[in-house]
Amino acid sequence: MWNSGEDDDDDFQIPPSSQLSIRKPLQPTNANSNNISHRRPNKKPRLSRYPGKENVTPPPSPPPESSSDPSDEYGTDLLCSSSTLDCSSLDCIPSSVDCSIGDFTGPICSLGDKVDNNDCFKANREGYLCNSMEARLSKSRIRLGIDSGIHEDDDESDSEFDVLLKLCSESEGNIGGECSLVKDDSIQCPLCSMDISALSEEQRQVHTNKCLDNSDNQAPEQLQDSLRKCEKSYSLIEESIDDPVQLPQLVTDLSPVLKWLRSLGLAKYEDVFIREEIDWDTLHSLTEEDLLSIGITSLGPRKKIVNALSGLREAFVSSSEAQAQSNCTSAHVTARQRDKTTSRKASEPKKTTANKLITEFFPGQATDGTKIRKAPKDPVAEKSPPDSSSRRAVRRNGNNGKSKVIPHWNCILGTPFLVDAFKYLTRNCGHWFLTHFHLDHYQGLTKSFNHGKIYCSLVTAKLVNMKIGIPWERLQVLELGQKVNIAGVDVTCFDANHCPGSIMILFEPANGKAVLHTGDFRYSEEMANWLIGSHISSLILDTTYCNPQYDFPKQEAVIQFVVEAIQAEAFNPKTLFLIGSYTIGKERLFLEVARVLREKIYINPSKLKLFECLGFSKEDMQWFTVKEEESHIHVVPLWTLASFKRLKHVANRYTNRYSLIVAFSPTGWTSGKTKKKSPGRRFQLGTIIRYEVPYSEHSSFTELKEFVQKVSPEVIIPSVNNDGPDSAAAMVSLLVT
DNA sequence: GCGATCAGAT
DNA sequence: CACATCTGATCGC
Repeated sequence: MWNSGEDDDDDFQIPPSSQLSIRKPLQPTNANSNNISHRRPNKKPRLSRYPGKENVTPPPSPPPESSSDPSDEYGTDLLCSSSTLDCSSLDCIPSSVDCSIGDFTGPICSLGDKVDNNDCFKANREGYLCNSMEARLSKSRIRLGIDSGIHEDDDESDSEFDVLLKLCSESEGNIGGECSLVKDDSIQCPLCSMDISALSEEQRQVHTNKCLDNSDNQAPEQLQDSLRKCEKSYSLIEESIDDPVQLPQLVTDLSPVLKWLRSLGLAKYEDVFIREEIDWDTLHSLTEEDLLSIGITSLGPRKKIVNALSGLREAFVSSSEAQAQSNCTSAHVTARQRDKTTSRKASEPKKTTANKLITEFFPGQATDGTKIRKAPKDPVAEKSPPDSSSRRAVRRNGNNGKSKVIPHWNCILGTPFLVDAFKYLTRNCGHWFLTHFHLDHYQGLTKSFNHGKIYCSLVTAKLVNMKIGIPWERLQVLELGQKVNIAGVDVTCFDANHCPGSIMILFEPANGKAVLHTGDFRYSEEMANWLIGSHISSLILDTTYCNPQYDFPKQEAVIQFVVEAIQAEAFNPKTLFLIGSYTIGKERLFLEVARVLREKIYINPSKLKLFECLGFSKEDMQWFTVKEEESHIHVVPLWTLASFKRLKHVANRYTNRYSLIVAFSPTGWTSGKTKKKSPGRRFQLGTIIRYEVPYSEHSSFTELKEFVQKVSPEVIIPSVNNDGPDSAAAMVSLLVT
């Protein structure tokens, strides 16, 4: 089972001294009690968790944008776009005002709708998993060189070709696909079966090469059989290849593979594929590991191939299914053979075009899990060339790609409201709620939005106005803790403790069935207090970490870990500390670091401007500087810390000033799966140290459970399905046990 | 040409 | 693994 999480602070650990060149071990206690402003004080109303949130007075308009560099040295986008912040017309809803808007045309989503939960979730979140190469590949890990199909009918475990391929993959260092046959302790030439055990590696190569040279006419039956099999396998492909590639004499026809490689713009790896004799069938079973082992060491090309391969496999599966449903009954063709044939037809490259989207090679494979493929039967579309992309299919539906099924978690039952659903813009809704300003929640929202009003917190409204250019007339600010009536529905929002401006929203429609939408949230004890007296019928819950394996420390413990790690290393003035952050999010981490260490923290000018807009207090703002030289603690985008390669890039820029880099990646995933709960994991490459610290702005499983028990809803609707809707449902059920 | 959108990558 | 984001390709105005 999972840890209760109540002992978070007790099991806090400092970084091992051996890892941090600490001069003196630090105590995990409140040794710095005079500085521990990050410790949560006695319970008190916490509406101002993020500064400025409680301040509903519109800030003065900033001066017009001056010309500015589009990014800082860490690659951060300039936050303030050409649209200037103008809060002068900011429209806060007084709690007593009825905000009904006339364009409501009725409920948009109700339980009665024929919307399958699974489809909703697939359409929205599962794409991540769908696109996860590792997840897909792990299901079909097959050893390099052993084709899963060709020998399906063979009773012998080691058919000739099988052995041949196996040996080719085993004979490391053999250039050109030379083979040696290993059975028991003796080594035979695969071509003439002569025992060549006594020969040196070099001599064996010479021998087999000789045999190869003669193989056209003199190859032993063993090899000839193999060759015949291969030729048979590829005969279908050959028909469509207009420019067969000249291949080495040995074994299979690799031309489809080479064609395919070229179509990916990876012709430079032809040699590798030829050398490894990777044929079309073997290709399907390659894993990323295999690619690495055969010498494709560059990440980009490797990923590209892995991606394309998963497309191939999908094509294989779908065509197999299609074939199974057809009336094709060939007495002498096995089902497996049919599948293989179909798969080749479906997935073989037809055109050689560099830089085409992978989807263009595999038509009909919608990758986003939506119902797009069930588009109306359009004979033209059906006859469209195989390289038409799935995206084009989206556009063909004539609704600008927005006619997707709206997931349940975006709909508020009994109301005409949608939450975080800008991907599904529809005229049927005039009331759009935005829980917080993170891309995956406001995706689809553009400055041309004209579908009604957007309801959100003041901070979010400012960001939406500043970053997207939504005019203030379209924005309605919701004050924390104040009930307002919108279109006949009582609406109250609360601090979601996720990122600045994040809110959870309580909807109380006239039917008495209250819905609480948490948005993304990190549980805090006072949340339950806010909801006292409200009977929650449906709880739309942020289930990002809804799995017992995710149990991470309180933010305070992680902050202290970071603080102490920095303290331990700070004696070296040539150390640069990097802390990762998003556009918004993780602010508390580095603000507390600054407060506790009483050191300014460098942020880029655009982030400073953002913080000013968010309404950070003067007291808070004093801890930030935009002058690099004033601080050796820098806030950088999280993805800058994602790889040592990027960190190395940073290091190179500061060669003269810093000799050591210590980076902190705050992410909740640090404590997932097999990882035990700990305040940080440490990685080091030379003079670069990277900590993954479990600083999460989502609730842990323990916290979710506590929250659900206190809210005690009748129904829970998960908003995130990391492992698919079924799994999400199963995990949610754990919350109430 | 540019904004919107999407898939894929990090 | 992918919290949230960036990048490049494509489409439509």
